Amino acid sequence: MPESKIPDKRWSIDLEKRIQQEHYADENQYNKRYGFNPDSGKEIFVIDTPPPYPSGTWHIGAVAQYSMIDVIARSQRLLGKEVSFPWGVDRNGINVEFTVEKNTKRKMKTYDRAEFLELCRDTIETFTQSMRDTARRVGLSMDFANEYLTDAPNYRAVTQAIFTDLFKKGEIIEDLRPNIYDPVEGTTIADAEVERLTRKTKLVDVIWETSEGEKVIISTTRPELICACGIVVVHPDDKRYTHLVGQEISLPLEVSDRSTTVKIATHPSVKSEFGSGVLMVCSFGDQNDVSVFRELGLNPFQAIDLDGKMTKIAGPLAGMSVMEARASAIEQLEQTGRLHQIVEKDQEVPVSERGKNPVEIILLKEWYVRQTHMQDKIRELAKEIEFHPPRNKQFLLDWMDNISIDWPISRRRWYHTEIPIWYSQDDSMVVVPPAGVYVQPWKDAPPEGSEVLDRETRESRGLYADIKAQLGVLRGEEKVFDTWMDSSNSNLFVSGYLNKPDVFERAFPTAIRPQGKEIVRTWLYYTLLKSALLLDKPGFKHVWIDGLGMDPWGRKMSKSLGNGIDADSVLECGAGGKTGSWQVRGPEKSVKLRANKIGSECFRLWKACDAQVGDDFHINPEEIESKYFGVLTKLFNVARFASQFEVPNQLDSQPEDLPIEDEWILAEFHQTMHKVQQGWQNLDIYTATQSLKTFGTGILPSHWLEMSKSRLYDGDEKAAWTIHRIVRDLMSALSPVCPFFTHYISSTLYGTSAVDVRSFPNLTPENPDLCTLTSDIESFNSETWKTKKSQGISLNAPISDISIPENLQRFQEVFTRMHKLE
RNA sequence: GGGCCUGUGGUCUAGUGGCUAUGACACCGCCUUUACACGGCGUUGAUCGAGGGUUCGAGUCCCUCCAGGCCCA
Repeated sequence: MPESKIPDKRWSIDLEKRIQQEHYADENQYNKRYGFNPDSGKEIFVIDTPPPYPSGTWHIGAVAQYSMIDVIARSQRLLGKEVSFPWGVDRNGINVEFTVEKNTKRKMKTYDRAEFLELCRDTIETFTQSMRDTARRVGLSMDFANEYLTDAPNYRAVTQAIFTDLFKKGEIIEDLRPNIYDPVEGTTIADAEVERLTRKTKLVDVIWETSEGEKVIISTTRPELICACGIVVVHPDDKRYTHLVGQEISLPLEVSDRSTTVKIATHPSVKSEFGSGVLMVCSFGDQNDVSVFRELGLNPFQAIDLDGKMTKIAGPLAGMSVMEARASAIEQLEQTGRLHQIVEKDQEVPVSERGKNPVEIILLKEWYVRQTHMQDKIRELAKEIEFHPPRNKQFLLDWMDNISIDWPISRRRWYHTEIPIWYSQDDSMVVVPPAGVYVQPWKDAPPEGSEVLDRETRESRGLYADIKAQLGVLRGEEKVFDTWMDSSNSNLFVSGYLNKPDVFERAFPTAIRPQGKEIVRTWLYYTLLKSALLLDKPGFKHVWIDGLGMDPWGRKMSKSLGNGIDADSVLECGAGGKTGSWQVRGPEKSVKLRANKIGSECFRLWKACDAQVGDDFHINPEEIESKYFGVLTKLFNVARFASQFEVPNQLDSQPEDLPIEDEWILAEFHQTMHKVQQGWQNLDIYTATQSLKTFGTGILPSHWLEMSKSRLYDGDEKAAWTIHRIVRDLMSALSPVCPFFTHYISSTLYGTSAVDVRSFPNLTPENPDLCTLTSDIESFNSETWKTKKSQGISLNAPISDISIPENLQRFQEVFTRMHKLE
């Protein structure tokens, strides 16, 4: 056997790691390869990578998703585009605050603010480092040299500049409105941050009495809010209560500083079949109460304060927590004979996503981004965006249909971007910093270049430096932004907004937003809102929305279920000869999964091949190995086989007079490569990878290689040209999915790396006529193999009485040689 | 309760009105054939979630229902 240039017998995880380390070791070479050069003259393609939030472990489903974003980045480079694939880390937010609180067993507000921020920064930095390592281990070709952190001054300065800009335009306002509030964490939250948990709740039937002395039963789960009741309503069609409408009804509990009766009215939102069909509307039990108050123009009562305690209108309940007040209210109702009955009932309780605390709706002065007036506009702009898959656009549209209030963006927390504003002593004027400067108003004075504005009209009053004296003692804003205020600038930031205007002009709308479907209502929506408010443009050309990684049975992976699979364990499976095993809790019993080797290349190949974008995918290491490691082995061996034969000098110019079997396989190869090219152009990873896999593990080795083996062994240069041309281009076309694998093969065989190819390989000649023969060739071969087998003779033994079909006569010589026909 | 998505052999998957439903993995059987047993060849296996309708013809279009997932009330 001629010498092979590839010493290893098969692809291994150790080889993979060696190549990977070489790849990342030389920073200059890495940057040359994958860095972003906006002046290259090529078409700019900016990817708005989701900046991951470091929490200690990186979910394997997310890692799989990032590897597919990497496939997009690499395939766009392969198509000749100038790709910016930024590496950003989202580090603002309440999660790290919780982690620090938990680790130190001290609540945030017991700390000095600056000290607490430092603890957060240190904690998030250790988490960030492990994330950087995993990003490399899975082969991401991101611009690590220009890492951005959302908690860094340069990023926060952009968020603050955008705030100031939108404030001046009147798109950001301050107002006293009902807000969803987490009393335990002491902060406002947005609609999108609320989730619902099923809990047992007491549904209390309370006996009320009208001014005419009639007894009416009203069911409620919130008896402690009786003190904030503004009106009692029934459905307009409910005949049972028509006669009550317009009467006064007395509150069944003692209250202070307010009237003790309310009116009875009608409202279509009442469900007549719920309880007695009579509803008390309080400020604020739920969102419906908010809209009834607004519709009827009622003045809301403040029943709960910022600490989650009842206010003085609650009379004897004042000062109690909500839960205490509820128990006490029930007790008092019972004592006064106003309690009809109590029923235990399952109820969906709104809680905060981060803290899982029941939330309240209370009146607060907060900052808002106006959004209700923008819905039609965003819908219009979104028509210019191509969604992948198109049906996932529905998540966005559904969310937008449900938007009824503005977006509250201020939070009473610390490890977030500060709201960049100072108030004059008389509160009539505000000071805002110039664009590009990061400020912390809770501790700093306004920087040079700050501007003074009228707080109401937002008109400029001049530079702060000039009229400082008129403002009195300044009060710096202590509140911070919702983290989505930062993340929703990511597309602007990575496209060069404010920092590189010349690049931004060419790079916006950002080429693509890849993300998971679970954050359509937050990240995608808020980004589109920002882009529309600031620039009146769609934020993106493409939005690519993938499904979520589930356990092998299709359930969400979670700590409580015990069905999680650690990303590193899959990527390291097989390294140093160590196999992997996973104990995973199944629907019925615990299951042990085992695999010998997976690694990043196999993992990526699996994700690329196994599921179309947009659907949830099941993650099972056993399946990943059994379905896809063999594919790598096969391709590896095709290349190893090819490497025995000398590489012709002129791989780009096809030799004259190729024999028919070479013409045929090149025609097939053309068809495959054409499909692959279209796949990469359409961001269709699945089709591109499937085509490569089918060709490279099927028709090429099983049919053409068997046809051409003897010619190759005889030193036929045309056969060598054909196989090397195909292997080389195949590696280039596959490089987005398996960068290290294809890098190794291509640089070993051809001295150039597949990952450095910057234009899709020139297609070999098209020949549709020859392609039509393919299935006949395949069936002739398998018929012949079958015949030999049924005759009990070995496949390389001669055989007689086989006739070649009419349409394959041109292949007579090939088939005769291949099958030893006599 | 409402909305959206999904439902094709054991598992995953192709299919966008037209011959007998694609392929992969697994299973089973055979084969140590000089790149690969982490291989090769072959076989078995799906009334396309259920029912109804439109049509000459339905996995594909429409309706109802069922199951799962996501979102919302």
